[in-house]
Amino acid sequence: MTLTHPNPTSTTAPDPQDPARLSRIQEVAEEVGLTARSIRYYEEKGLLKPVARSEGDYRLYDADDVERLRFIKGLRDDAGFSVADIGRLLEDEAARAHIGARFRATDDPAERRDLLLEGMSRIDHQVDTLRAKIDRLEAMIEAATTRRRHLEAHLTELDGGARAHPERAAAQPDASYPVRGDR
Amino acid sequence: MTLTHPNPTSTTAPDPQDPARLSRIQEVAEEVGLTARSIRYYEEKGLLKPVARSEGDYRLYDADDVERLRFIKGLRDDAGFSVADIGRLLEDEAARAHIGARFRATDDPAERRDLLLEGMSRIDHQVDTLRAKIDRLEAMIEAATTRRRHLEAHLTELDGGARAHPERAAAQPDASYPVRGDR
DNA sequence: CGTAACCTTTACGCGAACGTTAATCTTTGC
DNA sequence: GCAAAGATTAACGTTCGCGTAAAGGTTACG
Repeated sequence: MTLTHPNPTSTTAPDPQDPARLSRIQEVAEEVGLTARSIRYYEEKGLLKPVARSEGDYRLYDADDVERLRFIKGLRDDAGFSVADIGRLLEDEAARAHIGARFRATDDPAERRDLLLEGMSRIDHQVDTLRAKIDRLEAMIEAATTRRRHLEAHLTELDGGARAHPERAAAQPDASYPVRGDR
Repeated sequence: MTLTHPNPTSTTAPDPQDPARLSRIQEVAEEVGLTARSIRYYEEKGLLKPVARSEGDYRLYDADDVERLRFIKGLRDDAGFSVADIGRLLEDEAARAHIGARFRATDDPAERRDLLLEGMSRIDHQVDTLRAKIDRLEAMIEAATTRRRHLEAHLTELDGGARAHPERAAAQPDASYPVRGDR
């Protein structure tokens, strides 16, 4: 079943670190931290296709597939993207298979060069998308920090104003509200 | 209808920049970029309650509510949090109303101080949560960058290897795959 | 060669996050 | 003061992202 060329060291030892090894769905699921159902669902949605199928039609994944699944999980859990978003980010399987096939089919260095460059520009696009999200998150932190500063201002005003008349406790002309966002 | 205390300047001029002005749901929705339905849904889920209701039971929102809605939208769209997550981040309305009431009810500087500090620590927690998300996104960027470097390596190898024998085009011992993640 | 463990597809179910419609008020502009 | 525009609650409909059987085939092990 280890159908990749020369593994000269062992005969049938199940080396789990062999990068050319193919695993079935449950093993991959546990390794990545997804359910088999989710993986099949992502396949339905065109996010990835197992590199091969067994004779009995079992899905077989290689190390590259596993890495892709990890990335998908990250996009889902960490970045909070929808499956549709992820699909757009990763581009569809058709293009992926097409490019891979072309890369392996040709040995023309110029064409290979183009394919590598295309892969790089896709990654660049992914990074841009992630950075855009980070920027928006940082803007939100900025907003929160501003709210915090308002509270700080009220606080110092309270502490400093403790020496002033205590009846003067409402209607400041600073147009801000106390405990803004946490009324 | 402008039931907030002194607006000494105008009588009935609809000043849209008046911070004490109250708006109805549709106006707020357009201003913030949500649908009225979503705003009602968020209220159902305890994310915010309009500051007031009209005599005919119309929801009335003030500038503070609008700001809160913007924050909620940011958490949803930019950060990708679920409504349940957002609820946990903002804490429930009961506590919010309670704190606001206590703040306005008391003029004891010590108690006000405590309330301000509580508000600040909540904001700090929000910021921590956002930063955690940013960290995870940056880890993903790191991963993508690593993939990019693999492609770069293949590229330079290709360019540099152009002087070598062209038949030597597969099975590198570097254990990496070409066009990783973009097969 | 049997059988337990794992896989396949198909399909129904479910909670989240709203969209939409219906029937009924309110508010606003003339 | 009346109609159009907009709001209310209630309730059903929809899409997404899976969970969970059901009814089988396949693999691995002894």
